[in-house]
Amino acid sequence: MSPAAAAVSSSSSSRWCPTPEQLMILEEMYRGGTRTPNASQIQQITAHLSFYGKIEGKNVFYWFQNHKARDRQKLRRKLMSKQIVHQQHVLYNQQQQNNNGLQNHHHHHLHSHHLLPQFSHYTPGGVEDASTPMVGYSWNHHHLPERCEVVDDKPMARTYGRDWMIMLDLGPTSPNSCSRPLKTLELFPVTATGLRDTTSTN
Amino acid sequence: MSPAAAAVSSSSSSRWCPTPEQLMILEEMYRGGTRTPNASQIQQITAHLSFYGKIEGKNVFYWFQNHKARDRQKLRRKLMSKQIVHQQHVLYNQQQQNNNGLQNHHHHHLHSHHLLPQFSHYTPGGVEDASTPMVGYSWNHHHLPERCEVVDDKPMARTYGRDWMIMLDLGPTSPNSCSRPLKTLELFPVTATGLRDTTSTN
DNA sequence: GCAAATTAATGATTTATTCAAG
DNA sequence: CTTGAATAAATCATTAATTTGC
Repeated sequence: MSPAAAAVSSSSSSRWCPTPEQLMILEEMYRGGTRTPNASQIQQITAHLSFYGKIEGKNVFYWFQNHKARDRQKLRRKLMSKQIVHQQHVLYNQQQQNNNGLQNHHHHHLHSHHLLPQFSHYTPGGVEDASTPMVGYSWNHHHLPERCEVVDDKPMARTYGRDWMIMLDLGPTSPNSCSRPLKTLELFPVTATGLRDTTSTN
Repeated sequence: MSPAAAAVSSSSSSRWCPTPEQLMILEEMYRGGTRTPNASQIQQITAHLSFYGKIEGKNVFYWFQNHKARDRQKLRRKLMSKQIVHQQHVLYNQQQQNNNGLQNHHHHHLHSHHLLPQFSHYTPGGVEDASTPMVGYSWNHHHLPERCEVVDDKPMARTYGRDWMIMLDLGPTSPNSCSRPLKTLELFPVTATGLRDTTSTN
């Protein structure tokens, strides 16, 4: 198994394949608390990881996105199983009561969304992220705040998880100059015959 | 932090405010069939619209995204109301039958997911898009294929709805050179003290 | 041992939902 | 309330593990 052969040239795989070092670093950062790096952070991470192999900014972006999501998913599944156990327990008790012939009318107001966090469109009325603290686990408070140099913890306007694609946008928004729509715009029918829906090709 | 550096003058609004001309053009294109423009298309559109006012690529991206989504949402609501009417009709009939004392056991196999497309996590096991056809209404077949000139309907590798942010990425992935992690990487503890989760600032 | 077939992981996109400015 | 902006969930698609018959 020598997949690394011809790493650069042929078989440019259609998707990024992280090297062990890259993966290690990413996981280390994730473990350290990084979850949704912003534009500049992604830039730095990408530059750093590019030392160990081919990588792009979007790879870093997607990696954190997926890792966070699947972590949550894992936790959710765990919770769900616990809740199912609880539910079964409750059902068992109810059945026992039925068998004992006790007909009290309390039934505890067990809302279904408490028993089935399967979807849980994140905390319906709360701030998102926190990924886990809503569950009651700690984890969000051991993020090694040592070396609290000013770094870039400042608000920085908005964090804009995806603005890195904006920052890198070659300025179409130049407020001055750009007097004309350039030459490529002549290709623009505006009646939109050419720009078909790209999703139709999926 | 005055995001756009007071581009025009004062009140650098924190979010893009489309001019009437821009809106007109966008809606025209949408009406023409454009739904998920790819990178180069967004570039061209942005360049074109920048003639009428300040605009960025992400604005175009988000505009199509939101417009498409809210169109679907509108349709879904319409459908839902129709379905609710149908449901009420069915319930009414059932009640009538009950009132009439007729106890036939047919009840028509009315699956709940046909009666309650409220969430409709799109067809659970099917191909996505088509937005609504799972309900049984047409709608996905009247997409004005008129003027089917060859234009650029070609596969174009993959359409990649969001790769425009990749194309613009300044090459961190240069396979050669880039022998060192650059100087900015010294700021990288990898132990992730500085790169806190940016969502915590939201 | 070793490919073809199958399944599990995970990178990449699209869609749904939510937040917040005006 | 409308809608730009952002994020999370669901899904698609490709690659790596793993199994299976030979």
